Amino acid sequence: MAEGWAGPLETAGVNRWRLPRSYKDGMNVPGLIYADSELLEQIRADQALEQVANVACLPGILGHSLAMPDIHWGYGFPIGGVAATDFRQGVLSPGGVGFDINCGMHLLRTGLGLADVAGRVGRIMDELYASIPSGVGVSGSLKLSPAELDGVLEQGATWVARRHGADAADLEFMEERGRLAGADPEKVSSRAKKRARDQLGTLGSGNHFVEVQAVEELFDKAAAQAFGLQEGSILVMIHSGSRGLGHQVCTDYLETMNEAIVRYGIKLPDRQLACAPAGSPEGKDYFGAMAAAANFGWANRLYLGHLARQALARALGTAPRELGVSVLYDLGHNIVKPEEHVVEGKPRRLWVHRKGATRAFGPGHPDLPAAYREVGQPVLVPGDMGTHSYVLVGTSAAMAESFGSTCHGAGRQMSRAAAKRAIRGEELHRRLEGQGIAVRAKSMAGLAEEAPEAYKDVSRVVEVAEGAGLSRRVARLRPLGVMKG
DNA sequence: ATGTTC
Repeated sequence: MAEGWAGPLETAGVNRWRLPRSYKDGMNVPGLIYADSELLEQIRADQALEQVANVACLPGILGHSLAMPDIHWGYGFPIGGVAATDFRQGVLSPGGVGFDINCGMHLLRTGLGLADVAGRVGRIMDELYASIPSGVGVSGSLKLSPAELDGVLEQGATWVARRHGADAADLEFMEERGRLAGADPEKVSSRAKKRARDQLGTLGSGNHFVEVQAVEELFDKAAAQAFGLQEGSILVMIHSGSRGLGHQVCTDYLETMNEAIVRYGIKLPDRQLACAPAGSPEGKDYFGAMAAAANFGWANRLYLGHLARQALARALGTAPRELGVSVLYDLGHNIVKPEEHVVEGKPRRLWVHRKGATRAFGPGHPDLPAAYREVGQPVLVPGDMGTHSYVLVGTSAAMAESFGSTCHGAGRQMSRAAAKRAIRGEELHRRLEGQGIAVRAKSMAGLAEEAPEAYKDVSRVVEVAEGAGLSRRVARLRPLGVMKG
């Protein structure tokens, strides 16, 4: 496997390290890594920081090539990286978004407390497992016609709200209202569309999950109140993305970009950073297709939430609307979007690539729903099975130095292959049940890959992000039931 | 992440 990374880092403040431009020929900006010394040691175990230096070589990159505390090695760009490029002179890169376009989080709050679900979590998990298709390559109950699929790709979550009666008010609590402008279904290949037509409302596999959680501890009372969180509140957290469609869009455009770098004479330290100028035909086409896949991701998560509400109601023998379920927030962590940020004192339009990183807009941002605007944007950070997840809130400091971004999860410390060798799924299943967590999993091998010990400590990651000022903890959530693909 | 190696 990969050797450790031994390159130079300079301390740059609390939980911050600078990777100087002098490290590598071609770096246009320095790297900036958010970590404490213990996380840094884990980060140095793979080549993620070499990838941070490589990303710094992208044409038109501005500020820093950023590394969140949960960074690890990925395809070309690290997972846990943020790269902003100039709106006109900069590039768009599929590797800076990742294969699962708009993979992200959907968090539902309920009117239920711990007492309401006591002794009934197993039944809830059974209903969730029965009604939400999961696993690799599975089909959902919907089969979309070409026109319907184009509707999803253009309108995202709005299409689901219109078509299936999901609460339109929920759209207000989704990043971009669940619909990214600029989506162009014509730029999505027929192969990608074929993979998508029966996958709306499916969970997928790998680290995708549905969890029933309870609020265990509040850290920020004002933000918790704004987000409607109380100790003991029951939540449903969904982690999923754009399924086979996003994967195919990424694959298709990596090929396009490999030709584009030759056509435009773009020099890169790693072919996996393949990209094209944002204003070029290739760049525009990628954005149109990426936005369409992102919209499929938002539609998918809203529909999964709709299925989860119905499952919860069935399990508890009540009507869905009596459960008091509403979307707390929904946002992606694999996406590139046009945003405005202040760079060297001046507001600028940028392309912000977040790959395994979460938008964390601070208080007062006009894109936030009115109910949250004073406190800042909710940030949803899943931990791993058997530990915790967190709700964080974005900060002004994040706006000032990380293009409004923070961490997205615990971050792997063991490869999937290594986890499968070291851990037996059945044993893990028993261990989690022994801890009082109801587990429903399609694949025992898949469960083993997602074992808690395969991940870093999410509590440390969110504390380091908070120490650096990128986000603050609002609530720690404890899993009661876990469903995995 | 992924019709888990088009």
